[in-house]
Amino acid sequence: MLTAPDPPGLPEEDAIDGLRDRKRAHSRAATLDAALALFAERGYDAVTVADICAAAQIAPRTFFRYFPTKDDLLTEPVREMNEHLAGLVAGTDAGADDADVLRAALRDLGGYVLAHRDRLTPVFRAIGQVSAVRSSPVLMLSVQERLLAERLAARRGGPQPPDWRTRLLVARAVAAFRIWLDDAMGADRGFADADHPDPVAHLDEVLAAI
Amino acid sequence: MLTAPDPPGLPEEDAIDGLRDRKRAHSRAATLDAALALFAERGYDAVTVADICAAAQIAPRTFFRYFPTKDDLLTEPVREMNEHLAGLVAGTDAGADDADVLRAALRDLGGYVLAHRDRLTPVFRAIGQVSAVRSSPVLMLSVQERLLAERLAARRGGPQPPDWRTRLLVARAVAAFRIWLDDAMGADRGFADADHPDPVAHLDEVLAAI
DNA sequence: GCGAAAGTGGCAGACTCTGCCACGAGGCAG
DNA sequence: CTGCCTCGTGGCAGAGTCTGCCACTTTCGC
Repeated sequence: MLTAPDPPGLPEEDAIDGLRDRKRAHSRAATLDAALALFAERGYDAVTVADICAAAQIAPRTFFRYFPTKDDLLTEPVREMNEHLAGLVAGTDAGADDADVLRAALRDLGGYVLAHRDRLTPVFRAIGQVSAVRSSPVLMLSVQERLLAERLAARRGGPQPPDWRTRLLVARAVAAFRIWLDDAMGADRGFADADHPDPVAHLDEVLAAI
Repeated sequence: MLTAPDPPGLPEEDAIDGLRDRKRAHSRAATLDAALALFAERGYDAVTVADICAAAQIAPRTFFRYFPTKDDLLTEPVREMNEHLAGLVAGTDAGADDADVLRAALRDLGGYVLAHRDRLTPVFRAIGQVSAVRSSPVLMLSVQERLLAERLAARRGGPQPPDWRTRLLVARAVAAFRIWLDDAMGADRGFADADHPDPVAHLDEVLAAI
Protein backbone atom coordinates (compact mmCIF):
# COMPACT_ATOMS: atom_id res chain seq x y z
CA MET A 1 0.00 0.00 0.00
CA LEU A 2 2.82 2.38 0.81
CA THR A 3 4.48 3.70 -2.30
CA ALA A 4 7.00 0.90 -2.74
CA PRO A 5 9.28 1.45 0.27
CA ASP A 6 12.33 -0.55 -0.80
CA PRO A 7 12.67 -2.61 -3.97
CA PRO A 8 16.31 -3.66 -3.63
CA GLY A 9 16.15 -6.63 -5.97
CA LEU A 10 15.07 -5.17 -9.27
CA PRO A 11 16.97 -1.99 -10.10
CA GLU A 12 16.89 -1.94 -13.88
CA GLU A 13 18.36 -5.25 -15.00
CA ASP A 14 17.42 -5.05 -18.66
CA ALA A 15 14.91 -2.59 -19.89
CA ILE A 16 14.13 -4.97 -22.71
CA ASP A 17 11.06 -6.44 -21.04
CA GLY A 18 8.39 -4.37 -19.41
CA LEU A 19 8.40 -3.70 -15.71
CA ARG A 20 5.53 -6.11 -15.26
CA ASP A 21 7.40 -8.99 -16.88
CA ARG A 22 10.48 -8.38 -14.80
CA LYS A 23 8.47 -8.25 -11.61
CA ARG A 24 6.79 -11.49 -12.53
CA ALA A 25 10.05 -13.27 -13.37
CA HIS A 26 11.63 -12.00 -10.18
CA SER A 27 8.73 -13.14 -8.05
CA ARG A 28 8.68 -16.54 -9.71
CA ALA A 29 12.39 -17.11 -9.24
CA ALA A 30 12.17 -15.96 -5.63
CA THR A 31 9.38 -18.45 -5.02
CA LEU A 32 11.42 -21.29 -6.46
CA ASP A 33 14.47 -20.34 -4.43
CA ALA A 34 12.46 -20.07 -1.25
CA ALA A 35 10.87 -23.46 -1.89
CA LEU A 36 14.19 -25.21 -2.55
CA ALA A 37 15.64 -23.68 0.61
CA LEU A 38 12.71 -24.95 2.65
CA PHE A 39 12.94 -28.40 1.06
CA ALA A 40 16.62 -28.63 1.89
CA GLU A 41 15.86 -27.58 5.44
CA ARG A 42 12.77 -29.57 6.34
CA GLY A 43 12.14 -32.07 3.56
CA TYR A 44 9.65 -31.97 0.71
CA ASP A 45 6.57 -33.37 2.40
CA ALA A 46 7.00 -31.30 5.54
CA VAL A 47 6.77 -28.08 3.56
CA THR A 48 3.31 -26.95 2.49
CA VAL A 49 2.48 -24.60 -0.32
CA ALA A 50 1.29 -22.16 2.31
CA ASP A 51 4.75 -22.22 3.89
CA ILE A 52 6.39 -21.45 0.58
CA CYS A 53 3.92 -18.65 -0.07
CA ALA A 54 4.65 -17.13 3.31
CA ALA A 55 8.39 -17.22 2.62
CA ALA A 56 8.01 -15.83 -0.89
CA GLN A 57 5.32 -13.36 0.13
CA ILE A 58 2.75 -14.35 -2.43
CA ALA A 59 -0.77 -15.70 -2.19
CA PRO A 60 -1.38 -19.44 -2.59
CA ARG A 61 -3.58 -18.68 -5.56
CA THR A 62 -0.66 -16.92 -7.21
CA PHE A 63 1.67 -19.81 -6.50
CA PHE A 64 -0.42 -22.12 -8.64
CA ARG A 65 -0.23 -19.62 -11.45
CA TYR A 66 3.55 -19.83 -11.40
CA PHE A 67 3.70 -23.60 -10.90
CA PRO A 68 0.80 -25.82 -11.98
CA THR A 69 1.64 -28.31 -9.23
CA LYS A 70 3.88 -28.42 -6.21
CA ASP A 71 5.89 -31.15 -7.93
CA ASP A 72 6.89 -28.68 -10.60
CA LEU A 73 9.17 -27.04 -8.09
CA LEU A 74 11.29 -30.16 -8.30
CA THR A 75 10.90 -30.83 -11.99
CA GLU A 76 11.83 -27.29 -12.98
CA PRO A 77 15.59 -27.57 -12.36
CA VAL A 78 15.59 -31.01 -13.98
CA ARG A 79 13.76 -29.60 -16.95
CA GLU A 80 16.36 -26.87 -17.29
CA MET A 81 18.96 -29.62 -17.34
CA ASN A 82 17.08 -31.51 -20.03
CA GLU A 83 16.78 -28.44 -22.19
CA HIS A 84 20.48 -27.86 -21.86
CA LEU A 85 21.08 -31.40 -23.09
CA ALA A 86 18.69 -31.03 -26.00
CA GLY A 87 20.48 -27.86 -27.02
CA LEU A 88 23.82 -29.63 -26.99
CA VAL A 89 22.59 -32.31 -29.36
CA ALA A 90 20.79 -29.93 -31.69
CA GLY A 91 23.93 -27.90 -32.30
CA THR A 92 26.00 -30.66 -33.87
CA ASP A 93 26.59 -31.23 -37.58
CA ALA A 94 24.89 -33.92 -39.59
CA GLY A 95 28.04 -35.86 -40.38
CA ALA A 96 28.98 -36.83 -36.85
CA ASP A 97 28.30 -40.29 -35.47
CA ASP A 98 25.29 -40.59 -33.18
CA ALA A 99 27.21 -42.31 -30.41
CA ASP A 100 29.96 -39.69 -30.52
CA VAL A 101 27.44 -36.87 -30.38
CA LEU A 102 25.71 -38.40 -27.38
CA ARG A 103 28.94 -39.08 -25.57
CA ALA A 104 30.14 -35.52 -26.01
CA ALA A 105 26.77 -34.04 -25.07
CA LEU A 106 26.45 -36.14 -21.93
CA ARG A 107 29.98 -35.35 -20.92
CA ASP A 108 29.12 -31.68 -21.21
CA LEU A 109 25.93 -32.31 -19.27
CA GLY A 110 28.01 -33.78 -16.48
CA GLY A 111 29.86 -30.49 -16.26
CA TYR A 112 26.55 -28.69 -16.17
CA VAL A 113 25.37 -30.79 -13.25
CA LEU A 114 28.59 -30.22 -11.34
CA ALA A 115 28.39 -26.50 -12.01
CA HIS A 116 24.81 -26.33 -10.75
CA ARG A 117 25.22 -28.74 -7.89
CA ASP A 118 24.15 -26.18 -5.33
CA ARG A 119 20.83 -25.89 -7.06
CA LEU A 120 20.44 -29.56 -8.02
CA THR A 121 21.59 -31.28 -4.86
CA PRO A 122 18.60 -30.30 -2.69
CA VAL A 123 16.33 -31.27 -5.58
CA PHE A 124 17.72 -34.76 -5.94
CA ARG A 125 17.79 -35.14 -2.21
CA ALA A 126 14.15 -34.13 -1.97
CA ILE A 127 13.24 -36.53 -4.74
CA GLY A 128 14.69 -39.35 -2.71
CA GLN A 129 12.44 -38.46 0.20
CA VAL A 130 9.26 -38.32 -1.83
CA SER A 131 7.25 -41.48 -1.64
CA ALA A 132 9.42 -43.21 -4.20
CA VAL A 133 6.84 -43.79 -6.86
CA ARG A 134 5.00 -40.58 -7.36
CA SER A 135 6.59 -37.92 -9.50
CA SER A 136 10.13 -38.99 -10.24
CA PRO A 137 11.81 -36.17 -12.12
CA VAL A 138 15.08 -38.06 -12.23
CA LEU A 139 13.45 -40.76 -14.27
CA MET A 140 11.95 -37.99 -16.33
CA LEU A 141 15.21 -38.36 -18.17
CA SER A 142 13.52 -41.32 -19.78
CA VAL A 143 10.73 -39.12 -21.00
CA GLN A 144 13.38 -36.90 -22.42
CA GLU A 145 14.74 -39.81 -24.42
CA ARG A 146 12.09 -39.55 -27.10
CA LEU A 147 12.79 -35.87 -27.72
CA LEU A 148 16.49 -36.60 -27.76
CA ALA A 149 16.07 -39.35 -30.32
CA GLU A 150 14.00 -37.05 -32.50
CA ARG A 151 16.66 -34.36 -32.42
CA LEU A 152 19.32 -36.89 -33.19
CA ALA A 153 17.45 -38.30 -36.16
CA ALA A 154 16.49 -34.87 -37.45
CA ARG A 155 20.11 -33.80 -37.27
CA ARG A 156 21.12 -36.30 -39.92
CA GLY A 157 17.87 -36.41 -41.85
CA GLY A 158 16.76 -39.75 -40.40
CA PRO A 159 13.19 -41.05 -40.25
CA GLN A 160 10.60 -39.43 -38.00
CA PRO A 161 9.61 -40.79 -35.55
CA PRO A 162 13.03 -42.34 -35.02
CA ASP A 163 13.52 -46.05 -35.62
CA TRP A 164 14.04 -48.29 -32.63
CA ARG A 165 17.80 -48.54 -33.13
CA THR A 166 18.20 -44.80 -32.66
CA ARG A 167 15.95 -44.82 -29.64
CA LEU A 168 17.84 -47.74 -28.18
CA LEU A 169 21.15 -45.95 -28.62
CA VAL A 170 19.77 -42.91 -26.83
CA ALA A 171 18.30 -45.04 -24.06
CA ARG A 172 21.65 -46.73 -23.53
CA ALA A 173 23.49 -43.42 -23.40
CA VAL A 174 21.01 -41.90 -20.98
CA ALA A 175 21.16 -45.06 -18.87
CA ALA A 176 24.92 -44.66 -18.59
CA PHE A 177 24.54 -41.06 -17.56
CA ARG A 178 21.95 -42.04 -14.97
CA ILE A 179 24.30 -44.64 -13.52
CA TRP A 180 26.88 -41.94 -13.02
CA LEU A 181 24.28 -39.57 -11.60
CA ASP A 182 23.25 -42.16 -9.02
CA ASP A 183 26.84 -42.56 -7.91
CA ALA A 184 27.46 -38.83 -7.89
CA MET A 185 24.28 -37.46 -6.35
CA GLY A 186 22.21 -40.44 -5.41
CA ALA A 187 20.60 -41.31 -2.12
CA ASP A 188 22.26 -39.78 0.93
CA ARG A 189 25.81 -39.38 -0.20
CA GLY A 190 26.51 -36.10 -1.91
CA PHE A 191 29.26 -35.88 -4.46
CA ALA A 192 32.64 -37.49 -4.02
CA ASP A 193 31.76 -41.13 -3.67
CA ALA A 194 34.34 -43.19 -1.83
CA ASP A 195 34.97 -45.46 -4.82
CA HIS A 196 35.00 -42.60 -7.31
CA PRO A 197 36.68 -39.53 -5.81
CA ASP A 198 36.80 -37.77 -9.17
CA PRO A 199 33.30 -37.42 -10.65
CA VAL A 200 34.51 -36.29 -14.05
CA ALA A 201 36.85 -39.25 -14.47
CA HIS A 202 34.05 -41.57 -13.44
CA LEU A 203 31.73 -40.01 -15.99
CA ASP A 204 34.29 -40.51 -18.73
CA GLU A 205 34.66 -44.12 -17.67
CA VAL A 206 30.93 -44.77 -17.77
CA LEU A 207 30.38 -42.99 -21.07
CA ALA A 208 33.20 -44.92 -22.68
CA ALA A 209 31.09 -48.05 -22.22
CA ILE A 210 28.46 -46.78 -24.63
CA MET B 1 -27.21 -55.69 7.44
CA LEU B 2 -29.16 -58.61 6.03
CA THR B 3 -27.46 -61.90 6.71
CA ALA B 4 -25.27 -61.99 3.61
CA PRO B 5 -27.84 -62.53 0.87
CA ASP B 6 -25.60 -63.81 -1.91
CA PRO B 7 -21.84 -64.24 -1.74
CA PRO B 8 -21.28 -65.75 -5.17
CA GLY B 9 -17.59 -64.96 -5.46
CA LEU B 10 -15.94 -66.77 -2.59
CA PRO B 11 -17.10 -70.37 -2.25
CA GLU B 12 -14.10 -72.08 -0.63
CA GLU B 13 -11.18 -71.42 -2.96
CA ASP B 14 -8.40 -72.70 -0.71
CA ALA B 15 -8.92 -73.36 2.93
CA ILE B 16 -5.23 -72.72 3.48
CA ASP B 17 -5.69 -69.11 4.54
CA GLY B 18 -8.24 -68.01 7.05
CA LEU B 19 -11.63 -66.83 6.01
CA ARG B 20 -10.64 -63.29 6.93
CA ASP B 21 -7.61 -63.29 4.67
CA ARG B 22 -9.57 -64.64 1.74
CA LYS B 23 -12.31 -62.09 2.18
CA ARG B 24 -9.77 -59.37 2.33
CA ALA B 25 -7.90 -60.57 -0.75
CA HIS B 26 -11.14 -60.96 -2.64
CA SER B 27 -12.34 -57.48 -1.73
CA ARG B 28 -8.99 -55.99 -2.63
CA ALA B 29 -8.84 -57.70 -6.00
CA ALA B 30 -12.43 -56.72 -6.74
CA THR B 31 -11.57 -53.10 -5.97
CA LEU B 32 -8.60 -53.17 -8.32
CA ASP B 33 -10.62 -54.78 -11.09
CA ALA B 34 -13.44 -52.27 -10.69
CA ALA B 35 -10.96 -49.41 -10.78
CA LEU B 36 -9.20 -50.64 -13.92
CA ALA B 37 -12.54 -51.10 -15.63
CA LEU B 38 -13.56 -47.56 -14.77
CA PHE B 39 -10.20 -46.20 -15.92
CA ALA B 40 -10.52 -47.96 -19.25
CA GLU B 41 -14.01 -46.58 -19.63
CA ARG B 42 -13.69 -42.96 -18.51
CA GLY B 43 -10.00 -42.23 -18.05
CA TYR B 44 -7.92 -42.02 -14.90
CA ASP B 45 -8.59 -38.45 -13.82
CA ALA B 46 -12.32 -38.62 -14.49
CA VAL B 47 -12.70 -41.45 -11.98
CA THR B 48 -12.74 -40.50 -8.30
CA VAL B 49 -11.96 -42.76 -5.41
CA ALA B 50 -15.58 -42.40 -4.41
CA ASP B 51 -16.61 -43.82 -7.78
CA ILE B 52 -14.37 -46.81 -7.33
CA CYS B 53 -15.67 -47.38 -3.83
CA ALA B 54 -19.24 -47.29 -5.06
CA ALA B 55 -18.43 -49.86 -7.74
CA ALA B 56 -16.50 -52.10 -5.37
CA GLN B 57 -18.96 -51.58 -2.51
CA ILE B 58 -16.46 -50.49 0.07
CA ALA B 59 -16.01 -47.31 2.10
CA PRO B 60 -13.48 -44.70 1.00
CA ARG B 61 -11.68 -45.17 4.27
CA THR B 62 -11.27 -48.86 3.49
CA PHE B 63 -9.98 -48.11 0.02
CA PHE B 64 -7.00 -46.28 1.45
CA ARG B 65 -6.24 -49.26 3.63
CA TYR B 66 -5.95 -51.44 0.54
CA PHE B 67 -4.09 -48.89 -1.56
CA PRO B 68 -2.05 -46.13 0.10
CA THR B 69 -2.67 -43.84 -2.86
CA LYS B 70 -4.89 -43.81 -5.89
CA ASP B 71 -1.78 -44.08 -8.03
CA ASP B 72 -1.08 -47.49 -6.55
CA LEU B 73 -3.97 -48.83 -8.59
CA LEU B 74 -1.78 -48.27 -11.64
CA THR B 75 1.53 -49.28 -10.12
CA GLU B 76 0.19 -52.56 -8.77
CA PRO B 77 0.06 -54.46 -12.08
CA VAL B 78 3.44 -53.04 -13.02
CA ARG B 79 4.82 -54.13 -9.69
CA GLU B 80 3.52 -57.64 -10.29
CA MET B 81 5.38 -57.58 -13.57
CA ASN B 82 8.58 -56.43 -11.88
CA GLU B 83 8.36 -59.18 -9.31
CA HIS B 84 7.91 -61.72 -12.05
CA LEU B 85 11.09 -60.43 -13.65
CA ALA B 86 13.04 -60.51 -10.40
CA GLY B 87 11.94 -64.09 -9.91
CA LEU B 88 13.18 -65.05 -13.35
CA VAL B 89 16.65 -63.69 -12.64
CA ALA B 90 16.91 -65.16 -9.18
CA GLY B 91 16.28 -68.66 -10.45
CA THR B 92 19.32 -68.92 -12.70
CA ASP B 93 22.60 -70.64 -11.87
CA ALA B 94 25.77 -68.81 -10.95
CA GLY B 95 27.75 -69.89 -13.98
CA ALA B 96 25.61 -68.24 -16.62
CA ASP B 97 26.64 -64.97 -18.26
CA ASP B 98 24.88 -61.85 -16.99
CA ALA B 99 23.87 -60.69 -20.46
CA ASP B 100 22.48 -64.11 -21.36
CA VAL B 101 20.50 -64.26 -18.13
CA LEU B 102 19.01 -60.84 -18.73
CA ARG B 103 18.18 -61.59 -22.33
CA ALA B 104 16.38 -64.79 -21.44
CA ALA B 105 14.55 -63.21 -18.50
CA LEU B 106 13.38 -60.24 -20.53
CA ARG B 107 12.28 -62.47 -23.35
CA ASP B 108 10.20 -64.40 -20.86
CA LEU B 109 8.90 -61.14 -19.46
CA GLY B 110 7.71 -60.20 -22.92
CA GLY B 111 5.62 -63.35 -22.94
CA TYR B 112 4.26 -62.39 -19.53
CA VAL B 113 3.20 -58.98 -20.82
CA LEU B 114 1.53 -60.47 -23.86
CA ALA B 115 -0.26 -63.01 -21.70
CA HIS B 116 -1.54 -60.30 -19.35
CA ARG B 117 -2.28 -57.73 -22.00
CA ASP B 118 -5.93 -57.51 -21.00
CA ARG B 119 -4.89 -56.40 -17.57
CA LEU B 120 -1.93 -54.27 -18.57
CA THR B 121 -3.30 -52.45 -21.59
CA PRO B 122 -5.74 -50.22 -19.68
CA VAL B 123 -3.00 -49.51 -17.18
CA PHE B 124 -0.50 -48.30 -19.74
CA ARG B 125 -3.23 -46.42 -21.52
CA ALA B 126 -4.20 -44.67 -18.30
CA ILE B 127 -0.60 -43.84 -17.59
CA GLY B 128 -0.40 -42.02 -20.88
CA GLN B 129 -3.35 -39.88 -19.90
CA VAL B 130 -1.99 -38.89 -16.52
CA SER B 131 -0.27 -35.57 -16.58
CA ALA B 132 2.93 -36.97 -18.00
CA VAL B 133 5.25 -36.22 -15.12
CA ARG B 134 3.54 -37.34 -12.00
CA SER B 135 3.66 -41.00 -11.11
CA SER B 136 5.04 -42.86 -14.06
CA PRO B 137 4.92 -46.55 -13.24
CA VAL B 138 6.37 -47.49 -16.60
CA LEU B 139 9.52 -45.67 -15.72
CA MET B 140 9.36 -47.43 -12.40
CA LEU B 141 11.19 -50.09 -14.33
CA SER B 142 14.20 -47.90 -13.71
CA VAL B 143 13.66 -48.12 -9.98
CA GLN B 144 13.53 -51.85 -10.44
CA GLU B 145 16.97 -51.77 -12.00
CA ARG B 146 18.77 -51.52 -8.70
CA LEU B 147 17.00 -54.58 -7.30
CA LEU B 148 17.67 -56.44 -10.51
CA ALA B 149 21.36 -55.62 -10.40
CA GLU B 150 21.55 -56.82 -6.80
CA ARG B 151 19.94 -60.13 -7.68
CA LEU B 152 22.25 -60.52 -10.62
CA ALA B 153 25.35 -59.85 -8.56
CA ALA B 154 24.19 -62.03 -5.69
CA ARG B 155 23.57 -64.88 -8.11
CA ARG B 156 27.26 -65.14 -8.94
CA GLY B 157 28.68 -63.93 -5.63
CA GLY B 158 29.55 -60.47 -6.93
CA PRO B 159 30.05 -57.35 -4.81
CA GLN B 160 27.15 -55.75 -2.96
CA PRO B 161 26.01 -53.14 -3.81
CA PRO B 162 26.73 -54.02 -7.44
CA ASP B 163 29.52 -52.25 -9.28
CA TRP B 164 28.60 -49.76 -11.98
CA ARG B 165 29.33 -52.15 -14.82
CA THR B 166 26.68 -54.55 -13.60
CA ARG B 167 24.20 -51.76 -13.10
CA LEU B 168 24.95 -50.40 -16.55
CA LEU B 169 24.37 -53.78 -18.13
CA VAL B 170 21.02 -54.04 -16.37
CA ALA B 171 20.10 -50.50 -17.36
CA ARG B 172 20.91 -51.25 -21.00
CA ALA B 173 18.87 -54.44 -20.96
CA VAL B 174 15.89 -52.75 -19.33
CA ALA B 175 16.19 -49.88 -21.79
CA ALA B 176 15.94 -52.33 -24.67
CA PHE B 177 12.88 -53.91 -23.13
CA ARG B 178 11.32 -50.50 -22.63
CA ILE B 179 11.89 -49.63 -26.28
CA TRP B 180 9.96 -52.71 -27.25
CA LEU B 181 7.27 -51.96 -24.72
CA ASP B 182 6.78 -48.51 -26.19
CA ASP B 183 6.34 -49.98 -29.64
CA ALA B 184 4.08 -52.71 -28.41
CA MET B 185 1.83 -50.93 -25.94
CA GLY B 186 2.80 -47.31 -26.11
CA ALA B 187 0.64 -44.27 -26.57
CA ASP B 188 -2.60 -44.88 -28.45
CA ARG B 189 -1.75 -47.85 -30.59
CA GLY B 190 -2.41 -51.16 -28.89
CA PHE B 191 -0.39 -54.16 -29.88
CA ALA B 192 0.45 -55.04 -33.47
CA ASP B 193 2.33 -51.99 -34.60
CA ALA B 194 2.31 -51.43 -38.35
CA ASP B 195 6.09 -51.74 -38.64
CA HIS B 196 6.28 -54.73 -36.31
CA PRO B 197 3.34 -57.04 -36.83
CA ASP B 198 4.90 -59.77 -34.71
CA PRO B 199 5.65 -58.49 -31.17
CA VAL B 200 7.69 -61.53 -30.20
CA ALA B 201 9.97 -61.28 -33.22
CA HIS B 202 10.44 -57.59 -32.53
CA LEU B 203 11.37 -58.31 -28.92
CA ASP B 204 13.96 -60.84 -30.04
CA GLU B 205 15.36 -58.28 -32.41
CA VAL B 206 15.67 -55.61 -29.76
CA LEU B 207 17.11 -57.91 -27.13
CA ALA B 208 19.73 -59.18 -29.57
CA ALA B 209 21.19 -55.67 -29.53
CA ILE B 210 22.15 -55.96 -25.87
C1' DG C 1 -18.12 -70.31 23.72
C1' DC C 2 -15.04 -66.14 25.00
C1' DG C 3 -11.65 -62.79 25.20
C1' DA C 4 -8.28 -60.93 21.94
C1' DA C 5 -7.18 -59.25 17.52
C1' DA C 6 -8.15 -57.51 13.15
C1' DG C 7 -11.06 -55.50 9.39
C1' DT C 8 -14.41 -52.03 8.43
C1' DG C 9 -16.90 -47.67 8.23
C1' DG C 10 -17.90 -42.93 9.69
C1' DC C 11 -16.24 -38.43 10.91
C1' DA C 12 -13.39 -34.47 11.01
C1' DG C 13 -9.53 -32.32 9.23
C1' DA C 14 -5.18 -31.08 6.42
C1' DC C 15 -3.43 -30.35 1.95
C1' DT C 16 -3.32 -29.78 -3.09
C1' DC C 17 -5.49 -27.74 -6.90
C1' DT C 18 -9.25 -25.08 -9.68
C1' DG C 19 -12.91 -21.79 -11.18
C1' DC C 20 -14.68 -17.45 -10.35
C1' DC C 21 -14.69 -12.54 -9.46
C1' DA C 22 -12.97 -8.04 -7.84
C1' DC C 23 -9.11 -4.96 -7.22
C1' DG C 24 -5.13 -2.43 -8.57
C1' DA C 25 -0.99 -1.53 -11.19
C1' DG C 26 1.47 -1.32 -15.65
C1' DG C 27 0.89 -0.35 -20.60
C1' DC C 28 -1.00 2.10 -24.60
C1' DA C 29 -3.39 5.35 -27.34
C1' DG C 30 -5.16 9.99 -27.84
C1' DC D 1 -1.15 14.09 -19.22
C1' DT D 2 -5.44 11.52 -19.23
C1' DG D 3 -8.30 7.89 -19.80
C1' DC D 4 -9.08 3.18 -21.00
C1' DC D 5 -7.62 -1.60 -21.06
C1' DT D 6 -5.06 -5.36 -20.29
C1' DC D 7 -2.89 -8.30 -17.04
C1' DG D 8 -1.09 -9.90 -12.70
C1' DT D 9 -2.72 -10.65 -8.13
C1' DG D 10 -5.45 -12.05 -4.15
C1' DG D 11 -9.60 -13.82 -1.86
C1' DC D 12 -13.19 -17.18 -1.70
C1' DA D 13 -15.60 -21.42 -2.28
C1' DG D 14 -15.34 -26.03 -3.60
C1' DA D 15 -13.71 -30.71 -5.28
C1' DG D 16 -10.61 -34.44 -4.52
C1' DT D 17 -6.91 -37.05 -2.14
C1' DC D 18 -5.26 -38.76 2.07
C1' DT D 19 -4.87 -39.36 7.41
C1' DG D 20 -5.89 -39.87 12.42
C1' DC D 21 -9.21 -41.28 15.51
C1' DC D 22 -12.93 -43.98 17.39
C1' DA D 23 -16.81 -47.29 17.48
C1' DC D 24 -18.67 -51.47 15.59
C1' DT D 25 -18.58 -55.99 13.75
C1' DT D 26 -16.44 -60.24 12.43
C1' DT D 27 -12.99 -63.74 12.84
C1' DC D 28 -9.43 -66.36 15.26
C1' DG D 29 -6.93 -68.84 19.15
C1' DC D 30 -7.60 -70.86 23.51
